[in-house]
Amino acid sequence: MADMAPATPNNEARRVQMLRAAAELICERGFGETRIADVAKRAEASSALVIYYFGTRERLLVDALRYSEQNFYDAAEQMLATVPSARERLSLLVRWTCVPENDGDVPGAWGLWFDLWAQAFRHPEVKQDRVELDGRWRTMIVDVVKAGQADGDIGKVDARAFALTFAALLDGLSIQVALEDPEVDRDAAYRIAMDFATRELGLAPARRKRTRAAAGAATA
Amino acid sequence: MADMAPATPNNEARRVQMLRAAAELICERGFGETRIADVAKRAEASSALVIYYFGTRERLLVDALRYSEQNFYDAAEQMLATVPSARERLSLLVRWTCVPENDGDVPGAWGLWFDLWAQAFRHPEVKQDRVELDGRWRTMIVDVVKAGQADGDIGKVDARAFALTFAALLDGLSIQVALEDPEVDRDAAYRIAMDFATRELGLAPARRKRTRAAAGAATA
DNA sequence: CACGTTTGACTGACTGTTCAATCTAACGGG
DNA sequence: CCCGTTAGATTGAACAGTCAGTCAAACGTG
Repeated sequence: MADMAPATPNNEARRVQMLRAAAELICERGFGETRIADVAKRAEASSALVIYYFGTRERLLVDALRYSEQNFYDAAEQMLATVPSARERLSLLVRWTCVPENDGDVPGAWGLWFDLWAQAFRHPEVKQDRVELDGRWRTMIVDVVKAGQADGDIGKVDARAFALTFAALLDGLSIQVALEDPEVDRDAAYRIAMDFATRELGLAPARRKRTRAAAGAATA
Repeated sequence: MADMAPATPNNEARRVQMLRAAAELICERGFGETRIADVAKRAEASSALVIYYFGTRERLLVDALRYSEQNFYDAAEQMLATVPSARERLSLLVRWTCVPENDGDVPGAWGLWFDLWAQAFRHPEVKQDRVELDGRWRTMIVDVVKAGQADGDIGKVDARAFALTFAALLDGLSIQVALEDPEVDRDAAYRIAMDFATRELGLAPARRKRTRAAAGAATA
């Protein structure tokens, strides 16, 4: 496996190019079916170069997974900042996980999560990452709740406890949606999640009858 | 790939032996890292024989996944029948998913679920299976709720809606537990799930202060 | 014998990784 | 401004190991 080239500001562009390509491929074909040659082709490089940068296939794919996860949460955090009301922010969170509006930046699609989990289950390095990222995710939820409470939109509840439950619920719903469960499609998932939050947080109910998921997609 | 030997009552024992072996291996090493030779060794057979029965590696592994899933739900259904009270039955359901008491029959462990999901995401055949099994799972929940309502233990709620949410919640929690989230271990997951059910169903709270997960593990 | 089962040995293809060689660009002194 | 040097980037081709799947032969039992 030799020594892979260290990450420098110069090669970072290439690196990212490869990580993205890898993430895409993993998403399409799955972790186990993603070949170095494919990644190389999509990143417009040679197989040898890919190894030159990542040293090993495993590292490449695992790094790609972690990279995607990172971006997914980073983007979510950024998005959140642009939305004012508690309900809208909750709505954004829910849509972010259950209604994949392709952000163009990262293929935050579902195949990635499944493979990420499968990898994390064994690879302690990935497991560690995931735990930290998930912590951040929960913190985001907590912050939304607390902000909502400060504004008087949300009643008195244990924000942390809510976050734990809500995060788990979102994960579970996203699975159903990703696996095309006939009873739990995007809309249903959105509704279930928002109903839960509404009930649990003592949130003012949705203003209009716009329970359809796509409602108010664009916030700008 | 030729023609695989058809399933007959005779060879079923061998078949199952291989399916179990495969499931174990998948659980330990992951779908992508499970070699035919390994399965063969664990099943005390030759690689050629494995192919003789399943025709192809993919079929073997996928069948193993489906087999495990089946058993998981079958066993759960059977277990449920032995428990009387609504709360106890809910508790069993929760423990069944979040607190793996190794049943010895199938390695119902989590690595399997992750790989199952990852496979289902692409393989429509697996996807179909999963949807059906999940339907059964929800029906189990619905039945528990309705029985509880008949007994007066559970208030007036939409059983189906509850089942959808609860199932998703359980999936999400099981992920955290499987991935060793420091904030959501077995006990915490159990508590979260049961609290949710209690709240949501208007269930009488746990009799004693035995919130610890292991409480009342053995039902017999 | 016939038929389902079982196997060891084989292979053919795939693919991760190595390697030696080229290419590019920056650098620095003359 | 030129050119020798250097370090990183890049590649095509070769290597080596792995492993799914084939095959023909043996086994054993009804």
